[in-house]
Amino acid sequence: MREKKGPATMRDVAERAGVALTTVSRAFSDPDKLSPATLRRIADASAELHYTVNLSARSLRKRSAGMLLVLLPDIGNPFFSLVLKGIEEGAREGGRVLLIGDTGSDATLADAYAGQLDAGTVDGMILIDGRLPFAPNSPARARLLRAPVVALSERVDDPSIPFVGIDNRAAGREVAHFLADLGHRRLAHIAGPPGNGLTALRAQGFAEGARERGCDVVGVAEGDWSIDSGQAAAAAILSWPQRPTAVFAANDEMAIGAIHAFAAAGVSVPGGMSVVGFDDIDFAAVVSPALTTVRQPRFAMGRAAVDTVTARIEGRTSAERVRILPFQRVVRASAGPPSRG
Amino acid sequence: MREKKGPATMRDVAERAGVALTTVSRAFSDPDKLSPATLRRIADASAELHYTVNLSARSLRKRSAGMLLVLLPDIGNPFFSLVLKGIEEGAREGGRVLLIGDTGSDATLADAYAGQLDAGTVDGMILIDGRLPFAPNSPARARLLRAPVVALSERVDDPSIPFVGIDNRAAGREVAHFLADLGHRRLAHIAGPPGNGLTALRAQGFAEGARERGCDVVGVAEGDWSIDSGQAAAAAILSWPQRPTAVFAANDEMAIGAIHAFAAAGVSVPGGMSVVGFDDIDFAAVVSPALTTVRQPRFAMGRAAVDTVTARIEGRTSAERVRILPFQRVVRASAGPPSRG
DNA sequence: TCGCCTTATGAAACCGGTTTCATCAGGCGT
DNA sequence: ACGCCTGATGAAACCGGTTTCATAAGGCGA
Repeated sequence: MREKKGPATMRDVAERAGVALTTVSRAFSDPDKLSPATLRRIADASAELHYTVNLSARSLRKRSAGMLLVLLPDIGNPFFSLVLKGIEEGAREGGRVLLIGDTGSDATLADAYAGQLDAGTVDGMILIDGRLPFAPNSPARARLLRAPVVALSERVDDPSIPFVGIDNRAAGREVAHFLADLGHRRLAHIAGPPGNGLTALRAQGFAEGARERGCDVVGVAEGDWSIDSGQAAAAAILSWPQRPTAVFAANDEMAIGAIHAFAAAGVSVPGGMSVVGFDDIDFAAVVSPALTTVRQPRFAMGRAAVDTVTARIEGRTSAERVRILPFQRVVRASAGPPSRG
Repeated sequence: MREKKGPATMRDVAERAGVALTTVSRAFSDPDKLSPATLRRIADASAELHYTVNLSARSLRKRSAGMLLVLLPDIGNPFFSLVLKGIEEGAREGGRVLLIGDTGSDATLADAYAGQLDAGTVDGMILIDGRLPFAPNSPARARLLRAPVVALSERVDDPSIPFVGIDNRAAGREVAHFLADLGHRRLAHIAGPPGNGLTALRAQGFAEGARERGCDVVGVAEGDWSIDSGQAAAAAILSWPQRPTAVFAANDEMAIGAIHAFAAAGVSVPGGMSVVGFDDIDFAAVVSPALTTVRQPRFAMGRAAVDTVTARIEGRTSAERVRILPFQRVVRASAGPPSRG
């Protein structure tokens, strides 16, 4: 009786089925090449031994890992949830699973995760983080640029990396137009963290739209996408000498935080202050007042990104390197005409 | 000039440093065994070649993957975000990365992910899903029970699997006591989906606590943890012949959905209806009215789970198989005394 | 009947590391 | 001067698959 050492290997299956190791391997990779009888014997044998392939061994030889790396700055941000669902659906259809790296915007950590691409543990990478790992001009960065990588939501420095997202600038403009058309003249913006690409685009678009309608952006408060920072920004805005009548927050969490802070300070929304958010996360519809916002096609964005990176991995020349998806204005109760005064 | 085929291997580094392959391997695994001079030459050589170890090869030989699998039913649920942060912190300290599997409560999908444990791609597993993969009594299940696995938040069928979580039953009781002490007599519950372990415990605890204080639980509406289901449940509750004065929702999302639906139906919270949630997600503090809820130590739970599974992986006998962490009542504005009537 | 092509299968090389075992030089006690 | 031990290094086996190349058997046209 042989010593049992661990999970069954292909060799064990081959022995039991009375065929060569090679044949078992083929039974899993392309069964069409085998005679039905052999196939059947191998199927039985591997069932009896409860055989499962060792993915490390497979990926070592095939130089493919069956895994996609997703790098994002904060897994707690509800914006990502639907995006991830889209990515997951596409990954699964491509026979791959997801490795999710929460970088917390820490460049060192992002580099560590991205190293897996080099290490061969991962077939491709989806960057929702806006930052390309590794130092510019470093050899690691150079290799990254040749790997199957796609940027999602936020563009990255290098133009050779494909991108999937919406036109944030146009969306910012549209929010300004919307508020101006409601009658607002003095607007404010709660921006994302400086250095972030989305921050700049949404702020620029908003400023542009305001200018086009002859509105003043009386100030910009800086946030960091978090609920707390939205509250702090709202408090700051109330202390400004020239108080705006409407505020555009660069994401829904900050908008919801701001609404809370305004209410706590006795400023009603939308009566005393209109608030518009961005993203249309699930909570946007059920906060009070319900949030007027800009909906990003989150699931579709994830799906498009994973399709792009899968095409690259499989050597298909992806048609377009940049895919801009449509956004949509969602009008709810948190923005209304300004009160007279 | 040699043909360049891909990323540098250990062999390349060895050649360049003028040492044997073995020596390079040792330079990475236990550098103390090498002379400082050799170590230096290897370090230089691998820096020049931008060498990174191939993790598939390493894990094939070491029979360890440097990866932890986390199985959860819905990555979009904000409850998981902080839990994941805790898990990630611990995983990183143990030198492992996270593979996150969103099962969508789909058993087949969960099985597919769990197969990675068998396949040797993954060192251990954290189940936040409440369901043990694979059919009971199947050999795959049997192997799973011997693998480094821990259940988080919700217990699983098999008592041999370690568990980390809170005392949900006690928490449910405490909510009932709290509402009773505010003066409520007719209570309702918005439960989670049937079959879920948390659903049962929180509902039982709540019923128990109500009985202890002489309160009636006039009805239980069934939800599925989602915001939408909370809204639907609230609408249902308003149509009951005997209307309760306070509602305990089994999680914050349903509670927030319920508050929204109550408000939409003209029932003010807490004036016309008190609402208590569960989890204390980030949004709980900023919805209007701010949500009274039960805080779970989410980060600590994740951290405890990953420590338990790491101990198992590394062969340390973990002291306790079951770790119950403290919960905490968070009193905000959404629950108050009942209006007279 | 012979040669050629196709189909089914097997032997062996290979992927890139880790680990075991052997080798070799030098230090040291007697 | 000899044997023994220690520390540094290398050669080769190994992990569990995939892939290339070879081989054997069978079908078929000339």
